[in-house]
Amino acid sequence: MPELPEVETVVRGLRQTILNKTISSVSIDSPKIDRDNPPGWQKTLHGKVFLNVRRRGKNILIDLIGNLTLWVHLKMTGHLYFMPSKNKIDKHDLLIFTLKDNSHHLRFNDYRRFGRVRLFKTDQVMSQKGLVELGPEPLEIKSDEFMELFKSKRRMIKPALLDQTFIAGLGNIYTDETLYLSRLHPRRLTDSISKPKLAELHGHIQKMLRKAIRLMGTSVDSYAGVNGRPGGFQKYLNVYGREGEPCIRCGTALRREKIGSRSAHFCPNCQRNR
DNA sequence: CGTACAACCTGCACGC
DNA sequence: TGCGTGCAGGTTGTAC
Repeated sequence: MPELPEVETVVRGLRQTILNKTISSVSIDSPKIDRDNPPGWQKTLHGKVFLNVRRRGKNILIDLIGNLTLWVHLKMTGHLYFMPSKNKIDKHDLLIFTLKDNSHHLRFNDYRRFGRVRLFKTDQVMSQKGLVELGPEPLEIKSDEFMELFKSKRRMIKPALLDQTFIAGLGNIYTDETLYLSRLHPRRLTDSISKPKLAELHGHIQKMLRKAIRLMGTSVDSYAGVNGRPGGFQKYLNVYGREGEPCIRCGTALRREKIGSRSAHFCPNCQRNR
């Protein structure tokens, strides 16, 4: 599922629902969720209060009292849902937090089981592998820093944008869409792009991410927010999932190609690899 | 250092 | 209807 706008939508949904609520119990239905955590970890959470919810790239950090932080990564199909506890348990509800009022659950659901939920001490979580190496936040990086980043490496732009240590938060949909808007070929080398073009790309990335957040993300498959509702940005996709359809700008059939073992969607006419 | 690919899982769309 | 194939919003480890 989830790239930066979807994760940000989940984070905002959590802030509106679980903040200041107390966990009464946690039940686990997957040994995979357990495997990165110390034995009996869920008991540590009993009686703890949700203090704060943060995002770093595509990572969700849920702080609790007692110097504890839940580090959640949704990977492809992970979901966090806030719902009445009477709702039917789904076979892919892997982790269920019962809140103290007993009327609601926070559930981690993931049918592909790639997602991760791990418990750390708050003051140690950001130095964990997977979080320390993250690149800059695309909504915070300034245009000149963005240009320097691109000049510092020589690699294909599409895999670079997907590399979370290069820049954190973009995924396959938003990289294809921003490259299209910027008329950049996905194989174009990062250090071969002019500064004005990079400034344009920087602008498109920020504008697109903000709009996608406003529309609560893109739902092309199973993605949904904490309240179970899908996002609205899929209406604005120009290239992703449109292989063979005419380019909106020039009418050329859009193409899909494997680049860096991910499919890249682009217009072969508008996005030349000069 | 950059690139390519398999692996981790389940489900769905598609062709036959 | 059933079966095989390919594909999926992400990340990691390994090999060249």
